[in-house]
Amino acid sequence: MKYWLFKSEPDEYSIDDLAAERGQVGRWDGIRNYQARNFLRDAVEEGDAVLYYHSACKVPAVVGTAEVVRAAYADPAQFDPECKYFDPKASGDKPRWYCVDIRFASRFARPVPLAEIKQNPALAEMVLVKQGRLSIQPVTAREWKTLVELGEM
DNA sequence: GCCAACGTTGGC
DNA sequence: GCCAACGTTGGC
Repeated sequence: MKYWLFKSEPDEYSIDDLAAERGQVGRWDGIRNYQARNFLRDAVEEGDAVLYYHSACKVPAVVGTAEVVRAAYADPAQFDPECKYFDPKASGDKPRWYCVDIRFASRFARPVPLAEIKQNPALAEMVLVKQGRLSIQPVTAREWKTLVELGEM
């Protein structure tokens, strides 16, 4: 099992939106960045654990956890001309974009802000700190443990 | 709203 | 097959 961090803009799809889904399972779609797609398509597997991160908001922070319940499949939104995620260069036999399904697992007692993560020596090597602008990224087991502990405080 | 970092694209 | 241009992302 591997660990990941997924970013979402809370105005678009917050952890509360995920928790409110039927069965608390939601489709993680709309990924239109190639680096993020490559992780999603090639490496994210059913059963993997996810840190849920709120981005592009007042206080960017890790806010909870989720679990991958379905590995990558073609993102249906790319084929829908009515959808803002429509991609005219994608076709049914050659999909360009992928999505996964995740299930809500937990909401942190206390969100862990990016500013705090940056200051924590144990988390200084996180991709989140090293490279911005990546909405799907790997997390080590140690980083996962540290963040979950911080979120429970 | 600026702009930097990244992978991909596509003209040559 | 090089590499400049492009689209996306997201903290500030």
